[in-house]
Amino acid sequence: MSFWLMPSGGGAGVRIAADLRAAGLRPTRQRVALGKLLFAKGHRHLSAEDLHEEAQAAAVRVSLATVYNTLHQFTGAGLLREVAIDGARTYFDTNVSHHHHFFVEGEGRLIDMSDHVDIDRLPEPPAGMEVMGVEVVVRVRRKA
Amino acid sequence: MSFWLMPSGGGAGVRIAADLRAAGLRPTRQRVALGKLLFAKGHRHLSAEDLHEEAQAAAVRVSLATVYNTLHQFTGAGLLREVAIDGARTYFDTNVSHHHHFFVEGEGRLIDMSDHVDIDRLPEPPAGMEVMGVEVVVRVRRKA
DNA sequence: CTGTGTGCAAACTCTTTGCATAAGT
DNA sequence: ACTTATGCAAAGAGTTTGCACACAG
Repeated sequence: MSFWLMPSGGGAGVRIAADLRAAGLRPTRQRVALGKLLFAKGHRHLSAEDLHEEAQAAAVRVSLATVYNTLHQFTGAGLLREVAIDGARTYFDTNVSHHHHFFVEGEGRLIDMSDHVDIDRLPEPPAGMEVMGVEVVVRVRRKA
Repeated sequence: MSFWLMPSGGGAGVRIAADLRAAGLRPTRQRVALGKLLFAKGHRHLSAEDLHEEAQAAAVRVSLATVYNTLHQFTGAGLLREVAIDGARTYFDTNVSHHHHFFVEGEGRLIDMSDHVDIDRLPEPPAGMEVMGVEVVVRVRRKA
């Protein structure tokens, strides 16, 4: 009955449904569909609006509110990483592993830094604080 | 007699007026007043709203729109540095020198990293791109 | 069935803008 | 005077929320 689980042959739907279940999220039609859009094509950086547009293009009926909810739920489940860069848009990165980004000014685009960045002598955090993460953003601009 | 130089005692007003003039900005009442609030007390991180509140507390009549304008003009003049961290608020840092930040989650507060951070092996930017700057944000949280 | 998820539209926050008035030089 | 800056209120972008209906378990 669940042809929607893997209509296009990848098995991604099944995996996603299982992942969602493991995260305590019901694998609803919308969440599975968004999950497939997100995880089917390698690592991506999307805003909520991007994903909403993709969903519409893929004939998936989802409201923007649900896209936001879903992105945050996926983030909470560790399936996505939230990247806040330029104060305007929030990006969601399907690459959850530890890495950093180039941010292309003027295009509002993120590019994964595949080489890793070594940071020496990272200062001690202020007293009473614990480090949650280190984010390095290299701002780049297209050469004239 | 020198009290005629500065009505409220400091020389900051004079300095700020000169800096503004040098930057091609007319030293208006509002800009000088905001400049004094910004630069009188060492390095600070403020949002537009923060500065607007301070101005009101200091009985300086300025609209929020003017605060925004002024902050951006000061940034353009190199008097401030804009720091976009958490996607919500934009902070303006009176410390223009090259340094990085701790961002205190839950408090939306920035702390200067006084030690500097050495970054080795910073990857080459993507083809056709030039590096505009490197930003390191260490996210910290108050220990439970 | 029961409770969680979804959709819609309205609310909300932060920021920018347009235009008449005020102020600097 | 001439030009630029300011204030106000309204618009704008991105995101969140409240509530009735729909759907998964």
